[in-house]
Amino acid sequence: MAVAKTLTDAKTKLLDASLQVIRCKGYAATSVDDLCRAAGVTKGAFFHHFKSKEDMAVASAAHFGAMAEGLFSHAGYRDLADPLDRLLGYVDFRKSILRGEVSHFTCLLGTLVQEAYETNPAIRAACDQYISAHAATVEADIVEVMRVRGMVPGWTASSLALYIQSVLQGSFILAKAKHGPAVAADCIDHLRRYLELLFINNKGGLRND
Amino acid sequence: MAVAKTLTDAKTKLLDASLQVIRCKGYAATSVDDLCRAAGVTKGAFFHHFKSKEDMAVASAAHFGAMAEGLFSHAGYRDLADPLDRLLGYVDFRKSILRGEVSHFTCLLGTLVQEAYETNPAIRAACDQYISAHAATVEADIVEVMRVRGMVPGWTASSLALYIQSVLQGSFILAKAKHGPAVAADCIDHLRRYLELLFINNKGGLRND
DNA sequence: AACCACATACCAACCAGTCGGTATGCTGTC
DNA sequence: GACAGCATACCGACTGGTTGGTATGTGGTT
Repeated sequence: MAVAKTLTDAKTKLLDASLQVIRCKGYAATSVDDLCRAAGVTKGAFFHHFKSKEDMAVASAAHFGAMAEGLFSHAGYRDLADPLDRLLGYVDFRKSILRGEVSHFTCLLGTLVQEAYETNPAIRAACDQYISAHAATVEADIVEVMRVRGMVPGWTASSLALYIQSVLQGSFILAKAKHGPAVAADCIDHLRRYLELLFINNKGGLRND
Repeated sequence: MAVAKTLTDAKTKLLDASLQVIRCKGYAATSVDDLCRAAGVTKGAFFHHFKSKEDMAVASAAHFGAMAEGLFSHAGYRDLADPLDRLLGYVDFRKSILRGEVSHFTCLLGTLVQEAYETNPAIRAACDQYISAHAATVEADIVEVMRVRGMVPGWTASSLALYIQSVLQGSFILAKAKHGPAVAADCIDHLRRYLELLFINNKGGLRND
């Protein structure tokens, strides 16, 4: 009859805290002590679970990826039958979660990779992996839209999925610069308009540029 | 007949060096000693010209803004008569400069603001200022396109100009994640397609969504 | 008694920023 | 045109605090 000693263990508390602290201060400016303080654990616990700060950042990226995967896979728009409704539903959902503090709705992976892409190959690879995995879920719906409509456009589903991510990542940067979500919401409106033009208003259907 | 003692003074060497070093390693991970080493000056010179590391970052943002202003105001597409040609010329130019090392074509302002938006108000404000100033130059051409075509769309020139910046900033993040400019070029292709759909292919012309 | 999950104490390296000092101008006065 | 008076530009050793990381201890579970 093992009773849980703590409600959550130190590793989970550190990973949860890292999402907030790193998104707020950035990776390099976040010290191990900052993380421990935010998580309410000691430095001993930190280095018991992670062999270095870098190792922790890689785990944090994975933790964020898992959280995002859960968030999007259980969102309501996923149940829509039409793939275009799912794609536009994704964009609308991304817009709807732009609320509150900037550090609460921005992407840890984008933040991390900006700081670590040249100096820290392991972190860069982890960010690439989880960003690409997320883009792949969007790509699947795009492929389906194209198939249903018999489209053979001058662009690939993969490139459009990455484009969507680039708009989102860029909108987070502008939200940080302007200290609020309004500008990001406007960007997502333009993104939605592009998708509508590509898949709805563009009567020609087949293009070859 | 005063002969220049040095070809460039310490302040200019520090500002030039900061563009490369900060874009490569990030702001927090760049030490004052890193900057001095890269610029070939001493720490004494650094603190003679800048009262703190933060003060230097603000100056660096201004230096980057001035460099960009020079680059874009003298680019060939500026001489085109048609505002839509200038707008698309801008996008094509942004694509054409995606060459070589990632740290050479990415935006210092986007990098800086990601790290400093919560912790450093002065840096955040400087980044916002120079990003917005650049977007305003693009907005001027958009306004002109709309005027020439008598468009009254459901979006503003300002929001479209910021959207263009968000795509560019986001494409830099993906370029960092994937360690090369190819993905960024693909994003700019999608951006160009959106502008073409808005201003050329969208025969309706006037929309109100 | 072995092991796991942490806690405490500590360290060497590094950090931003300081300070006393030097070299080299400029500017006004005689 | 010589020289005082002062500002600007720069040097590099130094400091106190912080950093990532380590070594060792401890209490509960098996």
